[in-house]
Amino acid sequence: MNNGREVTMYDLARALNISVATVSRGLQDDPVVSRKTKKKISELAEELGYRSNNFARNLRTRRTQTIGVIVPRLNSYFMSTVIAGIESVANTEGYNLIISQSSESAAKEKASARTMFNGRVDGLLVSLAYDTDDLSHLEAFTKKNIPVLFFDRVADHKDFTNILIDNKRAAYEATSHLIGQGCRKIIHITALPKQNVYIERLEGFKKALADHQMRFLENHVIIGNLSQEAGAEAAGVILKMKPLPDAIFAANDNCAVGCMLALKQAGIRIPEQIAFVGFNNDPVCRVIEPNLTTINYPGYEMGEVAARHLINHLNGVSELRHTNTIILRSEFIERASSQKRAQST
Amino acid sequence: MNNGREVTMYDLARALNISVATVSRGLQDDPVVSRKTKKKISELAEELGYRSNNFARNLRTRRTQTIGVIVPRLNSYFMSTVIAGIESVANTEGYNLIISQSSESAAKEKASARTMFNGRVDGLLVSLAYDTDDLSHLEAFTKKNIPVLFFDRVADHKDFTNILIDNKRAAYEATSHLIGQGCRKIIHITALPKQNVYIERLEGFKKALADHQMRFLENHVIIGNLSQEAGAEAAGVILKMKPLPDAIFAANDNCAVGCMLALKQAGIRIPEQIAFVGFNNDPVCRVIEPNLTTINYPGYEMGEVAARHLINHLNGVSELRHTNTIILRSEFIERASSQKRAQST
DNA sequence: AGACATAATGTAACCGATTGCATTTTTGTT
DNA sequence: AACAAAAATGCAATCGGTTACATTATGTCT
Repeated sequence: MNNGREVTMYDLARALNISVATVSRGLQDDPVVSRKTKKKISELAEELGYRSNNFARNLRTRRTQTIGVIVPRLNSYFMSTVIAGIESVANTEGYNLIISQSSESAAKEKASARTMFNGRVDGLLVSLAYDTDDLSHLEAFTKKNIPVLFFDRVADHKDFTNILIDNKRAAYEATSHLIGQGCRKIIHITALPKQNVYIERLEGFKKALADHQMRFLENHVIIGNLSQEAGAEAAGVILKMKPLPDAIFAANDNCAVGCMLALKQAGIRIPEQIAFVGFNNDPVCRVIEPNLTTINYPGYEMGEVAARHLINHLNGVSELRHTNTIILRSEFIERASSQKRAQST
Repeated sequence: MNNGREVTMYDLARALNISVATVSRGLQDDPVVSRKTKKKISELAEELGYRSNNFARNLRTRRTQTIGVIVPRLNSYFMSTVIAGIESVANTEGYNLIISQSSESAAKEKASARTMFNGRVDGLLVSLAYDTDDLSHLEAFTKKNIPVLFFDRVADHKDFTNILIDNKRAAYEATSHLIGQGCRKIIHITALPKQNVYIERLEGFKKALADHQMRFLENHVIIGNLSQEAGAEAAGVILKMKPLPDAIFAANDNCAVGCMLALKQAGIRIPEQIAFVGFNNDPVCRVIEPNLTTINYPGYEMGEVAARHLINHLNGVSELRHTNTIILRSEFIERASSQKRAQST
């Protein structure tokens, strides 16, 4: 009611003629406080519109009930889905989220990490920026024993847990599928293999070729930033190849779509002339024609798992240091863009 | 260095043999502290890895440097873009973001608002849930003079500032364009007109019809949840109409795309038989064939403006109560999906 | 009823900064 | 050198909870 002042525990204590300690314990549902007293306290609290002061609590407990999240970018379907997953778990567990984007820049990532560190987050969920190549900015966390968990874009480091899918296997599956469709000249469009995801997808790609007695050629890998535009540029390169490739495996759907659009524009028939497989299962896969074959990347689930895992650790339920890697199940999804042979349905 | 303890101002003060008060003022760059002392303080702080304790500060200053954001959903292109915009401004201004999604549920929105209130956010940015119809959960903020700003999904209320585009005008423009293309039976696919955005788009639609001496028919409005699936369902309804409509104006791109795909499946030629206009300028517009004509909704900019405005107010630079509505410029983007006549390029 | 275990409550120090006011130091003036 | 004004620094209360430890109330058993 009173506009100015906040209601504090002292107000409650005074009104009930008990001590703040009892009020504090009562509000925390401490079994040591009698049922009756608890009831009185919570009723009065409700009545007076009391709200707990997190700062005072945090100051005292040295915990913030806050989880920091740093992602390369917020406005991608995949990332926003992961965040939605994180949010849902964090929210039900009473944790707040502080979110920041690195815009794929290691420098901004460092700055964000610093901010989160100063913000005294209880834990950190990170998907690394494209050009991050050392983890020194996270040392502060390790030193203070603040758990850090990587997802998707991870880094091998004994102190941190990783959550990801089996990129190599997924890429292997995708490539094998194309080979199974009779493709013999397969191009892989990806980003510079600096991050685990691209390295492993490339490995899977190579392994599939090798297992089918096909040679891997360096110039069958096109490097770009995986944007739709990069896909269109890749199309330019591809069109100059002689003979044309008969399949393309892109490390992400957006890029695949950009490439497909450009190739279609140039009169290439898909999948007859060139078959396509993407990665992520972005909704756009079901819009592009022909629909894009891809790997389903369970973003929401990944977010949930990451948050759940971190929170369990914070609550002392599980020990992070014992789990170093969590692999989520991904799934190959076959659609028209890669079906050179008779429909398999 | 010391793993356990944090370095506090007291440590600095003791080491320099001065008082904490001076340290505090020095770190705040208070002009009352001498240059020399300031230098000594900041150097030592750096050396010892001192980091300020936000809780202690917040507890004392009663400000959190935190902005709450509540959106219907995080994983939509538009919303994640807005959030990216908010983040960029907030970050450079030294504000943290606490983000929560209502999942289009008024109940969850209420809960989130409560959490943010308890979290003592300095200000709140909200895009309302689909079924929110009263603002009682925000009263607490008004009472405590915590600024609340709505964006996109807004509500008329004297205490809150709104940031949006001119939905009516945009819809008017879109509809007029279709009429200009010779369309005479235009269907509007939208959500239940509970939220301003849908109400105004519907109004713009009606006004355009009226201004061109066309009658508005209730059954030319198809209501759904604007998902891609809803678009497909709408297609089912449309296909049963006799005669078929010759144009569709959907209140969002996703829904338009779902509808287009279903109609194409049914053998309808677009735009020849049915022309299409969407809303938002989602990237999918440039993937669907034919490319979707739409209204460009400047999400990133909206986020920036919202955050900037809120922060200015918090800093006392501008007065919120004097600005009740901020309208951003939207833009009609003509693409192939609506060009029945000769290309206008 | 008395002894003792147990339940319930209270006391007061503590978390780490901020800030009004008091005090000391420096600077400038004559 | 004396003194006032200005600059720099210090003191100590304060923000609102938490919790170890002390104290008091209640109940149980013989």
